[in-house]
Amino acid sequence: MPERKAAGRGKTRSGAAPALKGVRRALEVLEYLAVHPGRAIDAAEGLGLSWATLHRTLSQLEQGGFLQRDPESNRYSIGPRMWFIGTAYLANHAVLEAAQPYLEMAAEGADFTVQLVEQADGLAVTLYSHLTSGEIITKSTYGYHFPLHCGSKGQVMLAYAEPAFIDAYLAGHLERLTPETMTEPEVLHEQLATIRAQGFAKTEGDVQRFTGSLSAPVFNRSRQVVAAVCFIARRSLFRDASAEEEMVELLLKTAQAISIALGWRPGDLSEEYS
Amino acid sequence: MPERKAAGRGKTRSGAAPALKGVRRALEVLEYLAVHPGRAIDAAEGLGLSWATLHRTLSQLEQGGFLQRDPESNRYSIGPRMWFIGTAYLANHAVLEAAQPYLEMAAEGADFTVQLVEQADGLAVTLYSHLTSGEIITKSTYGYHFPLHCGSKGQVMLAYAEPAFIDAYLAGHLERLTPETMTEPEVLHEQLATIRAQGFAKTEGDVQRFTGSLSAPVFNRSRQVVAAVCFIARRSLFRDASAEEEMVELLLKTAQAISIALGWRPGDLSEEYS
DNA sequence: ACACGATATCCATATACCGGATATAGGGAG
DNA sequence: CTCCCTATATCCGGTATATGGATATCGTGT
Repeated sequence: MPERKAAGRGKTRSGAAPALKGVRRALEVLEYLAVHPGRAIDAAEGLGLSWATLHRTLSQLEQGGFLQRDPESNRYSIGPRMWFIGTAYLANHAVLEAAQPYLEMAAEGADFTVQLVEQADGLAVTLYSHLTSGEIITKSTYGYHFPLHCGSKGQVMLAYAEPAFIDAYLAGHLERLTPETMTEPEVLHEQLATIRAQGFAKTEGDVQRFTGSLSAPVFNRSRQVVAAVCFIARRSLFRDASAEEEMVELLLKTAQAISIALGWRPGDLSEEYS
Repeated sequence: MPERKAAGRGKTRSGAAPALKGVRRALEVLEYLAVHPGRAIDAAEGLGLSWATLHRTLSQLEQGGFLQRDPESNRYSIGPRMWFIGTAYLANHAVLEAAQPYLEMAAEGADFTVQLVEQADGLAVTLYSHLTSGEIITKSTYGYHFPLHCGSKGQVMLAYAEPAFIDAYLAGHLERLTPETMTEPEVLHEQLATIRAQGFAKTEGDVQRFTGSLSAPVFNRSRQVVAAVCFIARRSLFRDASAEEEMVELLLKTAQAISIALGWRPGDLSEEYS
C-alpha cells in the first residue's frame, strides 16, 4: 500500500470524497421507488432532493426503461429493465441453485408456500417462492421484503447473525406491520435465543394477520447462515398440532439437505470451538 | 408547448443533449454485466470505456451492493441489491397478477415447465416460471433471456408485434443459439405468419438442443399482445402427438383465460377492421 | 372559472467527472 | 527463482457537465 500520500490531504475541499454522486443518487432513487412507488414529489421529499435534480434523474431513468410512469397519474414505479438486470443475480446464485431441487421436492403436494430467502440490507429478500396452488397468500411472491424482526424467515436469519449485528438491529427502529408484530427488543432477544436452541422459528400473524410461517436456517461449508427455508400457510393450519409437527420435520429435513449440498457437515457444534 | 425558444439553438455546442452521462453509463455497465458477467477489462472493452472511468464506476457500484465481485478472480456480477430492486417490478405487474392463478392451475400436475414471458428490448424476459418437478430443465428459471427469434415464446411475441418492428428486428443480426436455430429472415417471416394463423408457436431444439416449447399470446383489452404463456418440455415429449395435442389445448385455454381476465373479449378479429 | 399543487424547462456557475499517466499486484513462462 | 506482461488501483488538472433557484406550463379539484 502506497500510504496514500498524506492522509486526507486530497484537494477535495472538505474531507469526504464525493464520488460519482449522480450515479449514487440515481440508484437511491431507484431503490426508493422500489419500496415506495408513487409521485415524483413524494420521492423528492423522501430523498431530500431538489425538485429539478430529481426530475432530471427520473426522466433519464424512465427514458432508459429503468423506471416506468403511469401517464394517467404520473406515478413512477420500477421498470422492466430493472427486472431484466435483477434476474441475472439469480442466474449466478450458488445457494439457490443447490437449493432448488430440495425446495421443489418439499413443495410437491404441499398445502403451503415454500420459499428460500436471504438477508440483504436488514431485510428478508425472497429468492424462490413456490406458491401453494389453490388459495393465494398475498405478498408471498417476489417483490415483498420484510424487516428481519417480522416473520419467522427474518427472525431465523437474525438469530444466527453476528451478535453485534443483532444488537445494532434491535437498537434501531422496529416497524410494526400488524398489531401482533413484536417490537420489544428484550422479548425479541429471548425469541432469538429460543430459535437458536430449537433450530427453527415460528411466527403467526406478525406479518399478515391470517398467515403464519415456519423457517429454518441454511448453513454453508463454514457454518454461516446464508439463507433460510420458509413455509408459509394460512393461520388455521397451525391449529392442528400434528400437522404442524409434520411441517417442522419436513422443514428441517429440507434445510438440512440444502446445507449438506452446500458442503456443511452435521458434526456437533462443539467441534467448532475445539 | 412553449416552442423551445429556437429549435436547437441551445448553447450546448453540437446539437444533441448529453444528459446524466454518468448515470447512463453506470446502468449500461450493470446491464452489460448482467449479460456478460466477468472481468473488469472485458467489460471496458465491450463497452468501449476507458479503464479509469470504468473502474470508478465498478467500485462505486460494488460498494453499494449493486454489483458483487469474487475476490479470488476479480470477476464482477450483479449484486443482491439489484435483485431487491428488480423484484419490485413484479409487485406492481398487473398482467402477472391476473395470470398467476391460471398459470398455477396449468402447472398443477404437469410434466413440463410453465412460464409467463414478456418482451423487453428485443428479448423474451421471464416473469413467472413454474418448473416441472422431477427433472430440471436448465435455463428455464429466471435470469435467462433469449432473443425473439429463438424459441416459441419469443416468436409468438414477435409474430404479433408491429410489422415495422418485425422488419427491423429481422433485418438485424440474428444470433444462432444451437445448430437448429433459424436465422433466415425470409423463413422466419413465414413462420411468423403461420403462428398468427394458428394462434400459437412451437419450436424444438432452437434454444437448447434437448428441449422444445409451445407458446401462445396473451392479449389485453385493446387486443395488444402483452405477454406469452410458454410450456417447455424435454424434446422426447413431443414425439407423442396426442400428448402434444393435449398440451396445445391446455396452452390455448390458459392463455385465453388470462386474456379474458385482462379485459380482452374473444369477438371475431374482423370486427376490429369493421 | 379560478387557484393551487404538481410537473416541466431554463440558465449561469461551481463542481464533480474524465481520462492520460503512473504505481502496484498478480501470475505465467523460462 | 526472476523477469515480464497483463490486470487492477490511484492521482490530478482542465473542462465539460450537473446543480438548483427561478420561471413557465399543466391539470385537477372546488
